[in-house]
Amino acid sequence: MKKPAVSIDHPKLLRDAGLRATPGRLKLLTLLQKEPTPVTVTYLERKMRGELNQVTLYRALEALAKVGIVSRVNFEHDHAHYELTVDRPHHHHVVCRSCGHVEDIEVPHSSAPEKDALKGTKEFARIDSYSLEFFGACRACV
Amino acid sequence: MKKPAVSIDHPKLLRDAGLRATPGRLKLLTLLQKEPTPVTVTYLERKMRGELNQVTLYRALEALAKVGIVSRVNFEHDHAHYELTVDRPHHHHVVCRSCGHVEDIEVPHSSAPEKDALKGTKEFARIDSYSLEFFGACRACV
DNA sequence: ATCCAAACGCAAGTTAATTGCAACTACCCA
DNA sequence: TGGGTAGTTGCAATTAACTTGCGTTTGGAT
Repeated sequence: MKKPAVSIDHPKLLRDAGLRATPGRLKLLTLLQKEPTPVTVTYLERKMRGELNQVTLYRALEALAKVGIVSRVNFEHDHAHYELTVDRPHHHHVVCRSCGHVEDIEVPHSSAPEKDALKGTKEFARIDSYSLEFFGACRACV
Repeated sequence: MKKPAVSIDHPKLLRDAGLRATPGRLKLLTLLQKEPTPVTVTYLERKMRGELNQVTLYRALEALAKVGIVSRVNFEHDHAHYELTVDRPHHHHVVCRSCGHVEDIEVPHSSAPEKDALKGTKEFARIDSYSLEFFGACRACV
């Protein structure tokens, strides 16, 4: 018996978040699901060629990020990266400073760092999220 | 007996790093030393008005960052922030998503996270640095 | 005092991302 | 199942952050 590929019901995912399931967004989700690591908007634009205008792509990503379906990842470049967050464990990234290669890593936290951070602040009422990215050199670049 | 203000020898700091001590850079360092949290380039530009061209400011910050005197901090905005790194303990930031307010925090790490990260990666030979920033809401904005 | 690579200022250019607006369509509901 | 409408799209123009090229100035070593 063949194990069925895990498939996410994209239209439902969108509608549950209060967004419309348009062809462009569905294709975008399918595309993002294939990417193991965060990708640039330019990369997505190329892959979507003809099927989604650049501006609409930006707006779609913004809308998806707001409801938590994707997340905008901040490497130390001058453009944003996006990755799917649904159906994936929380993780961090290592970025190669010379070639830009990205690897996902699981960092086992004995305690959630945002809890400690909240204790350490005087001026904040709430901490919603944090970003933890590592920078170094990959084996191919040393 | 008056406690003397801690003063850093800026010309020496620059020359030891192989950079020239120009009036613009000295004023920039004095300015940065007064800022408790990272500031934008635009802010610095206003403060330096007339004394350092915008392009030169960008180049100065780049040069200072390369030798580790300042560091470029990556909040989730579309522009960079810079802070002085010399003479200051390693720390992280909490950023308010609604007003942009920033607070420094000390996060006590029992173990350095970059060590764990290196263990967790298969493709990387070296991890040089990491960034850890927290996002939430400050008391004034809740 | 002299020299030259580093640093500077100006003008123009590049790139990521945003805005305004008219046309379109997903999908709710009769 | 056929509208009505708010959410979505595409186009053109624009903004903001940052960079590049190049001729001129200058810090600081000799």
